[in-house]
Amino acid sequence: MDYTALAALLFPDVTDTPADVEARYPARDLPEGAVVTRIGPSPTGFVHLGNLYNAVIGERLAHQSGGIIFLRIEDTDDKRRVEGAVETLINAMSYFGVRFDEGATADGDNGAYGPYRQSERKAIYHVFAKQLVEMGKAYPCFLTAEEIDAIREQQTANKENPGIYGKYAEKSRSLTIDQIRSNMEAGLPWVLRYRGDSTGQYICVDDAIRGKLEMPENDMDFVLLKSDGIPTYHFAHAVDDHLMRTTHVIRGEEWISSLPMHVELFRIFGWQQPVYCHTATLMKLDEGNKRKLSKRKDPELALAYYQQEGICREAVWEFLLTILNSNYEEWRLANPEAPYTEFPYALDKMSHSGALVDLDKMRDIAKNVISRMTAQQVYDGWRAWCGEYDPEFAALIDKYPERTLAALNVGRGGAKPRRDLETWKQACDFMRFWYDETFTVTDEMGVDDETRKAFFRKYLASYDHGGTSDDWFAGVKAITEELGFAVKPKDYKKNPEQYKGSIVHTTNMLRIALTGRANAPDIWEISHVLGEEITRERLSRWI
RNA sequence: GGCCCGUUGGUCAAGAGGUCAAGACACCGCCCUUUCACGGCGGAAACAUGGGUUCAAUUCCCGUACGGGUCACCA
Repeated sequence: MDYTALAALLFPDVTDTPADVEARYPARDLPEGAVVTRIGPSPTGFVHLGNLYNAVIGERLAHQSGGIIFLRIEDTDDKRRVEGAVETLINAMSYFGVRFDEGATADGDNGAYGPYRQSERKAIYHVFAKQLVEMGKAYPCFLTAEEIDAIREQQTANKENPGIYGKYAEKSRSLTIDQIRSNMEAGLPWVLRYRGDSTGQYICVDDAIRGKLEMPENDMDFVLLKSDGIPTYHFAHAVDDHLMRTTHVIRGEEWISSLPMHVELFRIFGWQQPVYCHTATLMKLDEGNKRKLSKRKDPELALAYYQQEGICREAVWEFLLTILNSNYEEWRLANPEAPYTEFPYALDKMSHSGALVDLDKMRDIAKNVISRMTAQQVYDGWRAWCGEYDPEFAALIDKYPERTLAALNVGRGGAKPRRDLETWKQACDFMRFWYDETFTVTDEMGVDDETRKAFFRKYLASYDHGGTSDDWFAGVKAITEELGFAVKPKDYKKNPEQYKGSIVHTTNMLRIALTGRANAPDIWEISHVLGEEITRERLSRWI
């Protein structure tokens, strides 16, 4: 077989040589040890936590080492392409703070190693496909879907491994160049297959996360180019990550089993194999069993879920970091104020097994993250979220910007900051009492009407808005005592029959009158942010 | 089914041939407290399993079980 002639027959339009292409994508000029990585999502319109998970690893690895991370759109499957998916993806990534140094953007490409959309790289793939044909390592295959099905059936019946390999590839492999030419002239569709002449031996492939993996060599005549001339993932991965000078391939563990194909491609081309990092799958506990998160059943798999819930991006990052790197929490405890970008991320600390997504943990992290922020930061983050997801609340914030900022400052800072806010969505609920428009009373005061009225009458009569917190509290104590309540909760606890209740009950009345519920920050501070007028108005409703 | 990966408390996890087997979240109790929250103290709670190797194994090896992945002209 004259492979050069076959290559010319198959790829009449290819004029570039591999060397031409190589010359266009020279080695990157980066410091020693710089990591170049990428995320390569396929634009299906669904962005899931796993995308972010891998992006977080890539981002940290790259930016920690003076390297770069780029975004490559893996849109080689026409059937799954969804309109607007690329924008959705880019928005989600930027919402969660992943900065790409180059790659696909909302309006075109940015960077010297593009195009960054695989659908636009067909000519490049064909150069290398042609080279493989010339080397005798690839051949056209005219097998129809029916023929392949028949082969698979036979293989299952014989308990053999399914696929096109060895004797099952004979029919296609042995086609003469004349037969191929006449098939092509007859317009028969063909795919380009790799000639998997393996010896079946085991090879070691390095995986940065798991160490050395031992796997059988590739013996499959896998597809390089589909009948539309677009490459499969395997071929595109090898060509792209070589030309784009990727040093670390970060992807889910579902790719481990195709590693032998990838390793073989890098070897046959004589390319430097990237470092592979196969990450564990995110799991979920379901009826006592761990299982892979499912798109259909688990809303928390979608990144959009976290956006909608208003879990701030630092919290999602920190959560991911805690499951990605075992010593992250330790580091956070030791460095409570440091930004997460200062955490030295290490691949060898990665977990091998699938982590469960624990929403409780994420919420706890989110509370901590928000409690560490300044009031202004909370304001900005919350306002931005409302702008997108709760326009009514956004309008309220805009109507009372000063009050909102002051309100967010209550209980903030100091050694023991309050942790009232966990998500932006929850903030809309928690902050309701600061605005007359959303203020409602939900909790019970738990005292009889007479006592209540007496209390508020006395309170309002002696209320001095200008006093200090201590003055105010002295006044509360006085009224508490007058009405027969214990000033010290302990006294009441010891002799409950001697009192109507304790100061816990009286302050609770105030709290509920002012905020509508029993869980709220300091009463004195609240009334001073609300102002005398609103304070008096809310209290007088109870007389 | 073949091949591959994995298995420490409810969850995330540290750990190493000899430890009383860390820590965090969640849970429970107590304390502090003008509510809630915070904080403090304490509690319950784990090395899947059977064989080896070894003076010693949860840690190394083999098998089993269980969970997961993959076997496409999808990525």
